[in-house]
Amino acid sequence: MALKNKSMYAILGILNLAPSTGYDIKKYSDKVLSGFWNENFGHIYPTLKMMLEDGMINILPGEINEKKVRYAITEKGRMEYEAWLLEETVQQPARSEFMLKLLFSSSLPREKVIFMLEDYKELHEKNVGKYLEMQKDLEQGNAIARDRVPFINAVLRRGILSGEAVIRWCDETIEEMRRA
Amino acid sequence: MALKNKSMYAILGILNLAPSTGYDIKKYSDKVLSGFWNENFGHIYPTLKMMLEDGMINILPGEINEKKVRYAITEKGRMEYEAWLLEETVQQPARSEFMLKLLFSSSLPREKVIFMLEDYKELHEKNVGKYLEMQKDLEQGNAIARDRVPFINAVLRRGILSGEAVIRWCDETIEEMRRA
DNA sequence: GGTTTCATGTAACATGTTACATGATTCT
DNA sequence: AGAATCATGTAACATGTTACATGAAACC
Repeated sequence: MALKNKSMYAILGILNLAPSTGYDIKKYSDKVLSGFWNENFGHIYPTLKMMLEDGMINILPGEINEKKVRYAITEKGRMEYEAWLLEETVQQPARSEFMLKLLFSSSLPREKVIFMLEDYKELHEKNVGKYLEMQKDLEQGNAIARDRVPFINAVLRRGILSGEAVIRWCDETIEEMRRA
Repeated sequence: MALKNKSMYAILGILNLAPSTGYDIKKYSDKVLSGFWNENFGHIYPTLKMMLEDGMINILPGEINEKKVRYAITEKGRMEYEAWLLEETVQQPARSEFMLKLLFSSSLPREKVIFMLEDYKELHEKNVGKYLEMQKDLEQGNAIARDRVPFINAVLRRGILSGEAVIRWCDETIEEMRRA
């Protein structure tokens, strides 16, 4: 078998919920996974092609629109996917340009640093707001399998708690910058 | 000028503190920047070469060991670096394989999910421990410019607060998984 | 009739990782 | 003497992003 990139698993996970087109996968990724995952077309389409060749997925026949290609996970794909779920996850190194900059900002005027932090805080406030919205939507229970709810909620809670921690850190650091 | 990758700025930031070899840069990156940044040799050496050609850095002459090449930031490099510090930071999309897996884990046995979360919690406990250690070292004030201390401290505080938030989230989610 | 969304895909570019090769120096 | 660390670098591979091209269908 060819390469096993992480995008493949994201795609298998999405197709395991429902057969989808490449476009659907992108939409799901942008809407639901954004915050901790991202995909782009330049990656999705070639990966789908490769997965099709490997027999992980197949094409569902006969849509209204001939241009539309809807893929479904195969038995082989599901096995690969479930093996991945059970694998140990090695954590990959993060890259935060913001933190890199901040570490090196001792020569900047303090006002500039404070401005950077306020901006960053605002961004995270917006994120937390989005997660809270999504949590409300989830409570209304829109056509989502009941057994998946605790998992979606866990992901949203993570976004909220982490975001709030960053906001508190921003406040604290802004204070510190004003004093120092 | 050629490309302006982010590694270049990390390297400029390090060289702005003190002239260093490629090896030193890697060490600094692993020790101080790890947690929010990473570099590897396969990237550092070619980038140094490119930066030398662009006149961002130069080679300090006459080391004891001829094999050792020590680079210093030039005036041009410093200007480029300071412009970067002032630039707005666009946040790049994160990719957390752990969160992706968790979202898709509704079919797994609950014990397996709890085990995953406990593992993840332990990892973050270790991280927080490391940051606390580094904070202690910082208080002892080992040859670090006084004006940089608040910035290093801010970075460490971020690591601690974020880590603690993740740990709390793990506890909460483990509880939730036991109940659901 | 015009704008937005749906839909697929490629090419060029940019970035990042791993394995390998080589050898000196320092520590135990 | 042997192991660990210092030190540089390349090649192959893997991954990821952006811009472009194309056009249908749905919405207003």
